[in-house]
Amino acid sequence: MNNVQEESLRDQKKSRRRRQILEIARGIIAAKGLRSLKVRDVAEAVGCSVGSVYNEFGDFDGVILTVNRETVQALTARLRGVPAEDPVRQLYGLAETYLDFFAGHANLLRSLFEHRMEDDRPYPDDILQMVMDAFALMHPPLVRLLPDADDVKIALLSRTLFSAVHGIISLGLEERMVAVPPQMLRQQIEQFLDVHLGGLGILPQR
Amino acid sequence: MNNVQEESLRDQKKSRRRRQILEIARGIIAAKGLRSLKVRDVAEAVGCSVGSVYNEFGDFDGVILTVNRETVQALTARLRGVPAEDPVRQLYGLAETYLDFFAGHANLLRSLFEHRMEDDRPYPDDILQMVMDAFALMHPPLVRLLPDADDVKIALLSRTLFSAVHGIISLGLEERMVAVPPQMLRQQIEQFLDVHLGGLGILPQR
DNA sequence: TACTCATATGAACATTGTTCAATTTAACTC
DNA sequence: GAGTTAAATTGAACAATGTTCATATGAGTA
Repeated sequence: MNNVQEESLRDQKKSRRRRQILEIARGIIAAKGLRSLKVRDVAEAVGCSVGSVYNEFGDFDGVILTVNRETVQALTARLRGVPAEDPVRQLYGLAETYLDFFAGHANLLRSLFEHRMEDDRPYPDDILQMVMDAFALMHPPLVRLLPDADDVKIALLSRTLFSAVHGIISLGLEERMVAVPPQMLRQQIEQFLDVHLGGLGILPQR
Repeated sequence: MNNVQEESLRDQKKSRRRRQILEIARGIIAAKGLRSLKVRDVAEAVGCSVGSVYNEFGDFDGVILTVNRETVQALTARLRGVPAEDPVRQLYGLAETYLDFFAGHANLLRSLFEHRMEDDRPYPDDILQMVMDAFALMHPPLVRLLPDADDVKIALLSRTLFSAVHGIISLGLEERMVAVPPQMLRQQIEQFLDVHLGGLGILPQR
C-alpha cells in the first residue's frame, strides 16, 4: 500500500478522464443547453464508453450536478472579487458582475436554477448551501450601510435584492421572451438599484 | 355540406377528447412537474391511443404549449381582476395576486417559464405576447402615479418591477433552494414594494 | 511472469417520444 | 338501410436515450 501523496497511474487516468467528461459536458450545456446533453455524445467526445461515465458519476444527474456545482463556485469566486471598499459601489458591482456572468454563461446558470432531479431525489445540500452563500454576499455591505437595522432584516433584504436582480436578469436574458440587449439590461439594473437604495435611505453617490 | 354553427358528432368527440387530454396533462404537470409528463400516461388516463394525442396536438410539445397558453391566460385573467381604483393598491394587488397564483400553481408556472422546445424551434408568438401583456399590466397604475415620466421609462419600469417580483417569488418558492413560507413571502414582497415605491417618490399609503 | 482485482467496455435492456400502415367509424349518397 | 368514401383511430414498430451488467482489459503486486 503506497503513501497518500503518491498518485497511481490509475488515479491519474481516472481524474484526467473525470476532468475531460466535465469539460465536454459543460461545453455542450453552455453551447446548446441542458436538454442537448446526451451521455453518448459526451462519451464519444471524451473517447470512452458510456459505462465509464456511469462509473465516474453514478448516473447522468451526477454529471449535471457536478457541472452545476462548478458553475456556482465560479460565480461565487467572481462575486467575491468585487471590491469592498465602498459598500455602495460593492452593491452595484455585485449586481453588474452577476449580470456579466449570467450573460456570458446563460445556459450554465439556467442549468443550475432549472434542473430538476429524476423522481424526487433531493438536490445536493452543498450546492444549495453555495447558492445561499452567494445570496449572502450582499449582506456585509448592507450591514455597513444600514447599521441600525437588525440582522434578520438585513438577511431578508439581501435575499430580496438578490432575487430581484436575478429575476430582472434571467427574464431579461430570456431571448425567447423579451431579449433585452445586455447593455440596456445593465442600465436597467443600475436604475433599479438607484431607486431601491434611494428607498432605503441610501444615496446612490455613483 | 352542413352549415357552420352545426357541430358534427366527429367534432364533438374531437373537442371533448382535446379537453380531456389537456385536463389530464395539466393535472400531471401541476402535481408532479413537467418532467413527469409522459405521452403514454396521458393516453391511458384519457382512454385513447398515443396516436390520438399526436393527431390532436402534432407533437408532445404541442400539449405542453397548450397547457402553458392556458396557464398564462388564467394568470392574466386573475391579474385583470385586481381593482384599479387606487393605483398604489393596484400595484400591491398585482404583486400579491401573482404570488397567490404562483404559490397555487408553481409547477404550471415553472412549465411556462422553463420549458425549452426540442431542437431550437421558436416559442409560439402568441404565448410570448400574452406574457408581455401580463407584464404590461403594471403600466397603467404607474402612469397615473408618475404622470411626468415618459412612456418608454414607464414601460421599462413596469417590466423591471414585474421581473423583480417574479424573481423574488420564483426563487422564494423554490423549495429545494430556499423555501420561504408563503406568508413570509407576502411580507417580503410588501416590503419590497414599500421601499421601491418610496424610492420612486410614491408614498405607500397602505 | 503469473496472479489478482479494480476498472473499462459496449451489447443489451428500459423508457419514452414518434411514425404510419391497417383498421374503424362517422358522414354522405342512393 | 346498405354501400361508399374519407377521415379519424389504433397500436405495433421504430428511434433516441438513460441505465445495467457480464465480460474483457490492464494496473498493481509478489
